[in-house]
Amino acid sequence: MRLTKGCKKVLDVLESIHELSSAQDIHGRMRNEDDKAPGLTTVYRSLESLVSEGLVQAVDLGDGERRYELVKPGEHHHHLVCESCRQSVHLDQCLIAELEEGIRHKYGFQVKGHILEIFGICKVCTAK
Amino acid sequence: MRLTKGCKKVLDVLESIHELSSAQDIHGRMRNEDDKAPGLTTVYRSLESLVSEGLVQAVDLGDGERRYELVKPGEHHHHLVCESCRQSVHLDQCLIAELEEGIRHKYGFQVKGHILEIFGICKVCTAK
DNA sequence: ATTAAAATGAAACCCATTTCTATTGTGCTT
DNA sequence: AAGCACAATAGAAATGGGTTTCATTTTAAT
Ligand SMILES: [Mn+2]
Ligand SMILES: [Mn+2]
Ligand SMILES: [Zn+2]
Ligand SMILES: [Zn+2]
Repeated sequence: MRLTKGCKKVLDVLESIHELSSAQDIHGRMRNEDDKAPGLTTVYRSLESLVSEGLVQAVDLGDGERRYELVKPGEHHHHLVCESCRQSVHLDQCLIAELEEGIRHKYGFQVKGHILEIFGICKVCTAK
Repeated sequence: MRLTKGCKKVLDVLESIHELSSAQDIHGRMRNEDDKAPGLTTVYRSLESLVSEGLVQAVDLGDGERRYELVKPGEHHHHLVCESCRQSVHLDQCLIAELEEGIRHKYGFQVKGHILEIFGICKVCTAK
C-alpha cells in the first residue's frame, strides 16, 4: 500500500508536533498553513491507513476524542497523562507484553491487544 | 448521599446482569419490564452517582460506548475482552497498583488512575 | 399544609466520527 | 495526445453516544 498525498501531509504534521493530537488538531494545523489542505474526511482516512500500517498509533484517553502520534514502525507505547497540564510522559516499554504468556496460561486467553493509559500529576505540576 | 429511586432501579438491573452494560442497555432493560421506568437521562445521572460512590465502575473499551458494572465498593478491576463472543473475563486483581510506586520514583509522577483493558480470544472461542 | 430542595423526563444540543455522493487526480491503454 | 478505469478526495449530511437545559413532579423539612 502506497502513501497518498493526504497521508504524507498528515505524517508531516505528526512529525512536527510530537504530542498526542486529535484528527481535528491535525486538520486544523494543515489548514492553517495551507487553505486548500485535505479535508477532515481525508485526515480520518489517512490516519486509518497509517495506523494499520503501524506508523501511527491511536490513543484513547477516555474523553471521546481519539489522539494520534508517530511511533517506531510496528511498535506502541503507553503514557502517563498529567491531569493538570495535559502533557504526557511517553513510556519506553509496554508493561503488558510480559504478562501475555501468564494470561494465556492462567485463563486460556489469547491476547491480541490492549489499552493502557495512566493518569495523574506530573513532576512539573507537582513541584508547583 | 442517598440512593434515589432511579439509582436503586439501576442497581437492580446491574445486579441481575453481571455483564458489562451500556447506559442504553440498562435503560432498555428497565423499560422492558416497566413502561414507566426512569428515562435515559436519569440512568446517566444515576450511573454518575453510583460511580462516584464507588459502587459501580465505568469501563472504557475504546468503542465510544461506556459500559458499567457493579464492583465491590471502592474497588476496581480490569478485563480480558473476547473479540469474538464479546464476553469478558473479570480479573481478580489490578495489575497496575503495584507499579505506581515505581512510576513515582522513576518519573516523579503521582498516579491517580488508569485505564487498562486487554483484548483477544477467550478460551471457549479458541476451542471452536 | 407550605415551601424549598432534589429528582425527573423530553427535547434540544454537542461533537467526534462515519457515510454518501459528486468531483478530481492518476496511471495506463490505445 | 485522447480516452478510460479506478483510486483518492471534498464536502455535506447523517449517525450516535453523551450532555445540557428547563419546565414539571417528587420528596423532605418546617
Ligand atoms: Mn506517545
Ligand atoms: Mn468486570
Ligand atoms: Zn502495550
Ligand atoms: Zn487497575
